[in-house]
Amino acid sequence: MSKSKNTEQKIFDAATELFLEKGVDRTSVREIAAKAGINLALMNYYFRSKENLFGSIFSMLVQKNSEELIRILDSDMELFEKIRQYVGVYIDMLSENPLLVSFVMSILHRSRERITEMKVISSLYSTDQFTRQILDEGKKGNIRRTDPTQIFVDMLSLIAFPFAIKMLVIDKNNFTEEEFGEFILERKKRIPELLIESLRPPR
Amino acid sequence: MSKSKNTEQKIFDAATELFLEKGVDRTSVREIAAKAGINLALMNYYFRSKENLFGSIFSMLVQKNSEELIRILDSDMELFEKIRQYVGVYIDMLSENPLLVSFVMSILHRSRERITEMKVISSLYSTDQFTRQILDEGKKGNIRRTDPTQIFVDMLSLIAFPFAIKMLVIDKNNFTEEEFGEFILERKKRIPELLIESLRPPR
DNA sequence: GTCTATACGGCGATAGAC
DNA sequence: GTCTATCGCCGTATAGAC
Repeated sequence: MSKSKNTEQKIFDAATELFLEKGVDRTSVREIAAKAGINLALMNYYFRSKENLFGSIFSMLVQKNSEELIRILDSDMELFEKIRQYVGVYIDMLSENPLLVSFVMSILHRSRERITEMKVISSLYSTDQFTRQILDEGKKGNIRRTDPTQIFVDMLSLIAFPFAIKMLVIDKNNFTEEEFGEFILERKKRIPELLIESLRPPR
Repeated sequence: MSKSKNTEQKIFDAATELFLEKGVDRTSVREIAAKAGINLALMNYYFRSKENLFGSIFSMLVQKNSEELIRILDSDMELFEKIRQYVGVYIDMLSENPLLVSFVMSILHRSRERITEMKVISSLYSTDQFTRQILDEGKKGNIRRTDPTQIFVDMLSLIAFPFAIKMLVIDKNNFTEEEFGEFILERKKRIPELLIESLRPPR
């Protein structure tokens, strides 16, 4: 194993941590170099620029975390079971990396210029199969609401938003980190219930 | 009317627009001065620093937009009607200023150091009366779910998150701005329905 | 109050020695 | 590959003329 690979990885890891923690704009390349324990110039030797480094990290994060979600969405699982699994896996993923929501959010905010990353995020939500499934169940009269986009946005909102306002929830309720964790854990049951109830037709 | 008041206001307005559009960190003071059509030095004459200017703007935005929401939440309106009104007013407000969610989100992300602004946001959500109401209705067996924090987070998530991922929704569905507006308009009916259905006990 | 001019430090990036 | 040194630029802030 060459030493170069180690250095590149050290830069990559340090930058990932800092970008997630403080945001890209508030992280300087000097800070990254310091945290990685390497010289500033090496930053530009391995990655051409800060922006380029950011691009690599962002792609990695999305790819790493989206694979399983896409697999669930694209499967031919029964609709309600699919919702249960999707919510569960998504929440587990965000629980392990709670900063991801804010990070993606901030990218989304500044990405009217740079479309590249948007494409990556969009790929996260390959909803074709899910959409077909909703429309199909709708036609059969098995569900009560049939707008796929609305349903998907409901689901995403209920899953992700609480992580974006984590500090607010903690502050407002005097939660410890653990209590916030329990709060989120409850939502793993709650969100599928809410969604399925909103779809299930009256008996 | 003194000319100074005009200048201060011009700086304030230009900065507000830029902060909302590009985020605080990606907006330079030179840019603000240029947009306001004034000299750079005046920026520091009226507001001591960029950070200070940001503080003023942030407080203004929160205060301006939270008053009516707090009034609704604190009123003794019947619970379901309160939910309908809160959702409606909140969505109208965000529709008029869609960038507000991303803006607040980014502040939340970088505010582990500066608690000042958190306090302002927290005041936005004075949920005491709402909480009491939920617990009360719960005791009477009038509602099926009784965790006030969960209910409030559900509501906020369904209202605000779609604005944070606006560009994604537009991109994914090939929406025009108008179509996104209609999409959001539908949610003014949809969200209260979802929430109330999730609370209403089975007959 | 408004302007010009400028100081200062930190930034991203690179040239060039080793 | 890794380092030192340095570039030019930008954001912040202030001094001082008008």
